Amino acid sequence: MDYKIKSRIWIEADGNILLGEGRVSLLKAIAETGSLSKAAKKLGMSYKKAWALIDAINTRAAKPAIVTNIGGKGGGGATLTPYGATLIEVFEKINKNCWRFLDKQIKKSELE
Amino acid sequence: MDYKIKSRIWIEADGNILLGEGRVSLLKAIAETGSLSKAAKKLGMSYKKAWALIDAINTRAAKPAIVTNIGGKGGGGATLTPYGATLIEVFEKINKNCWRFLDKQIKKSELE
DNA sequence: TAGCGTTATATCCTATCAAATATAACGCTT
DNA sequence: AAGCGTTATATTTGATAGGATATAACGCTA
Repeated sequence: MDYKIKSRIWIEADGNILLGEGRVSLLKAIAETGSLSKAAKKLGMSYKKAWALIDAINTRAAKPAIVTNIGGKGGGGATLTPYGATLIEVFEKINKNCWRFLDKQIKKSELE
Repeated sequence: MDYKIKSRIWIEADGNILLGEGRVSLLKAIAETGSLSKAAKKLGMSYKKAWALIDAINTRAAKPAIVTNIGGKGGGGATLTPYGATLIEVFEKINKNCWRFLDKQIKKSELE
């Protein structure tokens, strides 16, 4: 039998979810498109959900990860802050390290 | 800000979930009670869900983890196999190791 | 000042998952 | 042979999360 081990990690602040894989994807899509609505469409996600996620991230993080603007050039938009970029970087690094670690663990276990 | 990192791991066989935290809890409850229905009640889970989980585990694992009996002494029952005990042991060990690993990682990251 | 594309927000609607319920089948016990 | 408590299974019901839709507010642009 060929067993594989999978994982999901997330960061919590005060017992509330701050950042997981889905939220990181959203942050990256916003960084690429400069817009919350375009990022949502790109990911096949409703605007409502995307907005709720960003709101949760911003209210729970030590500093905002996304800055939004209503009106103005192009109608407005959303941009990733340097702090948001740091969050992405840290999350993805730890996530990859976790995968490697677990692969070693399952091999060491010698399950049949 | 006090960030914590959380994780869930699970084992897959042929792309299907074989074992996760909830299923391990169920296996342990069956080992303690000797009965699928009692284990379900103990965990506040419906019998239907418990049965479906055990069925999924048994059909996907290399060998059965639980043996069930209809009728007979006490009406029947369910018992954990030695292979099932091994699965629990391996899962819980890797899970604990994963927690320790991630704690180190988040401290090393020095997120603020 | 009118128009635009965006964020922000409320309301309604629907699809999906799980709980609840009912019932059959089974084999030891007495 | 009747009874018991269990596994196994189908069907109905209910709750909840998310999608769809509509609309207001906003500030630059032209």
